[in-house]
Amino acid sequence: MRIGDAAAAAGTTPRALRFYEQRGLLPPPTRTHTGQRVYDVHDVKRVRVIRELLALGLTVEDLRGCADRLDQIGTTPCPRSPRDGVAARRLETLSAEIDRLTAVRDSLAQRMELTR
Amino acid sequence: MRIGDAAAAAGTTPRALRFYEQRGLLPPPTRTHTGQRVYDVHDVKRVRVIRELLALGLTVEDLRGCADRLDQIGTTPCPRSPRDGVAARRLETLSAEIDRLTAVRDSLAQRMELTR
DNA sequence: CTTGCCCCTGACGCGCGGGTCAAGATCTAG
DNA sequence: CTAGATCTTGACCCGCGCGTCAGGGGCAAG
Repeated sequence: MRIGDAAAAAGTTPRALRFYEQRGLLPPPTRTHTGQRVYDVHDVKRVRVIRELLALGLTVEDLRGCADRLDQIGTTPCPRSPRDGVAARRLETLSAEIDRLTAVRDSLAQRMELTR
Repeated sequence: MRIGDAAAAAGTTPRALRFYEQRGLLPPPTRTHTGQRVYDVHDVKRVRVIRELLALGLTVEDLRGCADRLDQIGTTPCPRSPRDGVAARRLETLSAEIDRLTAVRDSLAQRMELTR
């Protein structure tokens, strides 16, 4: 399948696929003799995994660090970088951000109460 | 006082003060005959209020909408736009964002558990 | 053959709150 | 009087995950 269909099958756009390839998240796909990219089901699955991990807040940079393991991840695990857990660090920054936003929300709410 | 001192007194930089002025959050200050901006304590207070509200997640655009009331805000209230509460809307998006991040965190945590 | 959609690469745009550099004028301490 | 800090305006830069042209070629149908 060509890039448009592959992108649609993975729930994204051709532009995103080229972008992932350029950033090293997708291996350079095979090409037709005229230079058009050709993908298979396997690639589409990989893109799905990428999108899922991005939606969890990991960055493209994070994923490039474990690009070689992206296929094995499939349904269950989380990405681990050579020495440490990328996902673990993301979990920490997530918690920190939640705490910060909660504090901000509370102080804003308090301000609003004062005006009543 | 000139811009450098005013900025320091408000806990920010000259660049930020010019930026707020350009975006309509600060009134054009008086100038010396050579064109240098001159601020007083009143202005510094206003900048403090601006910074506080920005830290609460309101945007420069939000504040421009109630620029005329920024001085009266001082210590207690929250900004209200002509028809509706800017702060109230920010409170909603804050809550939504907190919920979203919490969901993301939980699903990431769940993934990590599966790998053990 | 032509129409019309798809694909290619490369480059710029976005939002947002300023940071940073440039080139010059001005202020102030010694 | 001079050096050095501070001021002026204007313009470009940042991150980040793509969107959106621009200018060109491919591909199946009528």
